[in-house]
Amino acid sequence: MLEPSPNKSAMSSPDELPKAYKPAEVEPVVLRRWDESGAFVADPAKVFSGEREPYCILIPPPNVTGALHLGHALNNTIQDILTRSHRMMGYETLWMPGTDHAGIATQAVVERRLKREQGKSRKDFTREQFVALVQEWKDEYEKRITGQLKAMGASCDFSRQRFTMDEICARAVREAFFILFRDGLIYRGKRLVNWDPVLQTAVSDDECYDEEIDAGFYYLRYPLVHWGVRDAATKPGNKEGGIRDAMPVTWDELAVRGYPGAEAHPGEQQAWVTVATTRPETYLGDTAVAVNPHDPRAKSLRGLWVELPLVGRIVPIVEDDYVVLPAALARDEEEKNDPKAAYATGFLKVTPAHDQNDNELYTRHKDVIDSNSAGTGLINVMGPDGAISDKHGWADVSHEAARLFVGLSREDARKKVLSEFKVRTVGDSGYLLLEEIKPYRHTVKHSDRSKAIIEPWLSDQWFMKVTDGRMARSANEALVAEQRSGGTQEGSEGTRHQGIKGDRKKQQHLRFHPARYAKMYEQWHDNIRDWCISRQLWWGHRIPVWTRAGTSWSESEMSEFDLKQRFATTDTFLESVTSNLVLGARFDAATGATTGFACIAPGSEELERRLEAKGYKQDPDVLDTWFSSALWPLSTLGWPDPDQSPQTKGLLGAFNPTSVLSTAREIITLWVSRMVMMNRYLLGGTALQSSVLGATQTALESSSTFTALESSATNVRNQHSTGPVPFRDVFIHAVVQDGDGKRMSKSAGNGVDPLDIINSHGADALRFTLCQMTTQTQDVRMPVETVCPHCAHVFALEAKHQITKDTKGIADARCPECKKEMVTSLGVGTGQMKPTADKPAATNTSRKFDAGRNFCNKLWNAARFGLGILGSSGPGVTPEGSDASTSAGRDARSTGSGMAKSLVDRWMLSRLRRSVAEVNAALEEYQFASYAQTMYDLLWRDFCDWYLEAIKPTAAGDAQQRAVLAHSLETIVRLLHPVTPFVTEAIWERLKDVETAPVDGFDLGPSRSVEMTDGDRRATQESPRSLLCMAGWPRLGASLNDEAAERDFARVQAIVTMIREVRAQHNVAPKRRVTLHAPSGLLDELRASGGLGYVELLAGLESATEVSAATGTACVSLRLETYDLVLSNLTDRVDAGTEKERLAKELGDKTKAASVMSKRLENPGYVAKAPPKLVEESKAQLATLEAEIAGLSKQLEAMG
RNA sequence: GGGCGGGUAGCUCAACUGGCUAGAGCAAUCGCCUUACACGCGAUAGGUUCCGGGUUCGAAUCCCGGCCUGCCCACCA
Repeated sequence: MLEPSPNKSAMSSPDELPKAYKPAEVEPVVLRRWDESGAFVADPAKVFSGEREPYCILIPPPNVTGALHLGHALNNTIQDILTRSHRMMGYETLWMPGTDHAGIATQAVVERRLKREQGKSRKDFTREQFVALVQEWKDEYEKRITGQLKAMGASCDFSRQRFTMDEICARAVREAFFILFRDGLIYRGKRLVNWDPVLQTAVSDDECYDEEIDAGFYYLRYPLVHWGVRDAATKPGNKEGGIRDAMPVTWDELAVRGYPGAEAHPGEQQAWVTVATTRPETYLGDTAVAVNPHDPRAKSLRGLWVELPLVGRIVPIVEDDYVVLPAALARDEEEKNDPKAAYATGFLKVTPAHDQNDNELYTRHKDVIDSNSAGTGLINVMGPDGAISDKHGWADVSHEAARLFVGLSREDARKKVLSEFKVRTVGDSGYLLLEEIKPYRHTVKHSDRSKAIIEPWLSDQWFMKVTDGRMARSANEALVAEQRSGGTQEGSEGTRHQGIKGDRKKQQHLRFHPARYAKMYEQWHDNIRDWCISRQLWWGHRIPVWTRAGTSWSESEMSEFDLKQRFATTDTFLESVTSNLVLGARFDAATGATTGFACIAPGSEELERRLEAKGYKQDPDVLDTWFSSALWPLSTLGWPDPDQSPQTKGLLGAFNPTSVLSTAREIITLWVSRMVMMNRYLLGGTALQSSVLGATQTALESSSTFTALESSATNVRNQHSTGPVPFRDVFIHAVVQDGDGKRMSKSAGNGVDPLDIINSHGADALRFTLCQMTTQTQDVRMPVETVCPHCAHVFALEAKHQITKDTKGIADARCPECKKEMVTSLGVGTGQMKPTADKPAATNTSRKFDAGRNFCNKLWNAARFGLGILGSSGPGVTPEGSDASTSAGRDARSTGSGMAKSLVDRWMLSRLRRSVAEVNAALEEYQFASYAQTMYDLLWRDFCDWYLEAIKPTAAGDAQQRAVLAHSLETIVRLLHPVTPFVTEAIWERLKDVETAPVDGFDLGPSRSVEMTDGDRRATQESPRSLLCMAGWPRLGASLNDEAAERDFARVQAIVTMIREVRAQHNVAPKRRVTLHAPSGLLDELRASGGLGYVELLAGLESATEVSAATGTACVSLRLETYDLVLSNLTDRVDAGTEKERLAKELGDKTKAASVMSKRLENPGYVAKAPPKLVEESKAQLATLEAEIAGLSKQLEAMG
């Protein structure tokens, strides 16, 4: 490999251009030139001055948990294609790079490494020490990720690279938290979360996995009771008041009430209901029993209560549709087929503190359930370790229950409950409390990190109120009208037809590509729940709230902070609000404790010190990693104060809203939605800004009731004006899967490092192939193979060597060729594998990338050839007259003056123009595969196969043709630059200096004509002309469109192909010249269009003459449309058998086609109803086919 | 359970709102080191478009039903 040096040319001198494109020699040189030019540094001033329109993409920040894989490579290729093409189109472009701290994921990989390498856990370090260790990991992988991006050719503005936990992002997080908190959109609440009792932290749904376990369905009998108040004057639920008695309900009484089945227990004193549960231990926290209102038993139970055995709590019976009816009571097939119907009893124990559904049921029947003997419907009977505890909200614990259960683990508690229920009876009835146990297999949520069973646990967490209209509704309103389901039909029709070509770059709404994802986005917001934003971790943004237990704010403290006003929101008691401080108190109904708190805006360190001096401590929790991700379009651009840092100066105003977000579909909910909500809210007119705030306080002071306060606050919220969307288009790209259809990801262990592909195939090949694969479908398959590090043998790795959830470790593999051992590189990025000298790391590859490599090589050689011709006769216009040695030159229309272009030149220009239009359309619609396909056809099929072959004899002597050649090559190179930036940049280095005559209709952009201003020089002396990445995007005028040339050349191609077929069939040596005999009509036509010479050249003809009686030796007859042709001098002796076979096949094909056509025309419906144009076409085709068939049969007959 | 994709040549994928004999690349076969490229050139073969109905002059495309496969969301007393 050549040593890259700044002055070294990426492309050697023309005579010594290597035959094959060698990416490893070119890429480092080109990279260095880009880097030094500062070409990718955005200048917001250009946007403000109106000189350029902005175009901005924010990279979806990859997690610093590991290195990038091909999924990232795909997304980054897309973003770079968009960025580079728009840069060339003249937009001021900013592609913002960055990485994500990825909270729990990163903390977990670092913890895992510590455990493995040092046998230590996080608790062996102080928080500061541990965070420093994670920081080291982050630095390492951030560097690696940046290196990968650069190697791929990503034209990011690396001078502005962000990290979600750097200072600029941290400021945005603090500011956003403060505003949202102040405006009542963040609250502290006791909610059910996914609790990991081992790690003792809340985890999100995507940090859990489901696993089926064998368990049981348990049937518990709860005695029915009357629960009355003796003193009628006292309200139920009032603890001090009435004396209440629980009296058993008898079966006889139930029978009187009409309870079906009660007759079966005549004379028995204690009636009961049976609940079915998989979690008997949670019965300690039951606060109700639910029954379906359609259950025939429901009516007769009204007014009755249930007494929890041992616990003694009296709980109400509520009626709710949610309860599944047992199969015997099912009202229709659907209910009957509900798998739960087989297990249901019709009675459901309601445990709102330990089950999500019960919790929801509780909120529906809050008033009734809260009237139980505990006075609250929410009773938490577990501690953070999952053990039964009476310290977390279980106030009415009985002596019996405390003695038996408190202190037991979840598992032991279940056993204990069952053993007790097995020996105790329902009242004195003689029936056991435990009716039955049925075996049951079901899926249970487990924590990804600790593998422990997740406990839905009631804990104090911070929530973001995304259910608020300012969030969820606002996010749906951001959708462009035609993608909203609620939009009127008329409106959407209208916009679809005229709108699509409108200036999308300026649209104020969000548009998904493909459109179907808008639905997913919308449905998410329709069913959204408040977002738990706190995590009990060390790696992340600390929550900027300081608390002190057991106190509210004293008057003296209030005055110390110069705060006088008080008002409330629904969720917390805010005692005062200023521009940088929110003080308040919170009363916890469960524990009766009050907590004073303060939320502090960024940049108020003095306040923090004063609070801490008073004993206030910052909340130890950190924010969910998606909180900072949600602010990405704001934080990276410098919000709230872009001018504070030179890196972000002016960015927010110039580039938000950004142009497009390219991302994967699974984070539409986690990320896209939240960015939209944050951007719209935080860039909108903030509700409680000082002026509005004043008005609010006035309103509040005059209000006397809490309801009035609340409605005032609502009014204020409704005044909030909505900000812009963070991006106008959202492109959802395909997911890269491996050869077995499994999603490619680091954790799945089948990720491929793009650097492996860059090493084996080159960055451009990687990019071209990925671009080609990016269809509108939702998945793409990428079969992965392993390269042996010893012998470079390529083989498919067996599944057992891949890292999976089960193997979880280093997977050794053995090369089937040299039998030596290696560790597969899969998963190296996560630090799970350690290559050694004996067992080096294997790399990966995929044959898919051969296509990209071949394409780049083709371009390289086409350029090499083109440059050879263009350089050979020196610069400038060479006078005509040089000897055109074949008839192609003679036939060309240009007969010396150089004014008229030859057929093939006109054809090439027309094809170029069409291709530019196709590429533009593909980019506009995010059809990347179509972009690649267009360029493949243009370069390979049109330019190389036909154009270059056709001009070989003439180009050297035809200045005008050389001009067309130069313009064609340049257009292709420019069009391809966004996809294959390295090879095109290398070619450009030589191509840019080629001078030719102008070609009318070309506008290759400012680089050819525009004078540079000083500002254009960016950081260096590079002129825009000197780098392709800063050159203009081709614009080809309508005058280049030439249908006649396309038609005429298509005929040339048809004849040439036909002759080649015959030659191949008869095994004619390529060098042998044959003679074509054709009717004068055809020859005249070809001559007139200027195509005859190309036929001769490309079909390997000695000459083309009129059909004559004596056609010479070795003749073969051909049939083209209505013309009979003869090829002579084909071989020394034509094999009659081969020829007959050929003709017969030809005849068969034509006959088949003709019968399809005639059948179609015989159909009266077709002639009557199909568009006349189609019918005419069919008729013409049939006529041609019939003529050919006639000719062929005649020829076949003649042969005997 | 709800929603969304996909099923087309041996493999990976195309085919715009229904309309040329359903197309490419790879692999296969045949012939070529033709003076840009063997990472190449020329040619050949290969498809009952998952199955069954329907609408239509006409269906890979639209509708209904089924099978297979992938993803997202919810649920899992």
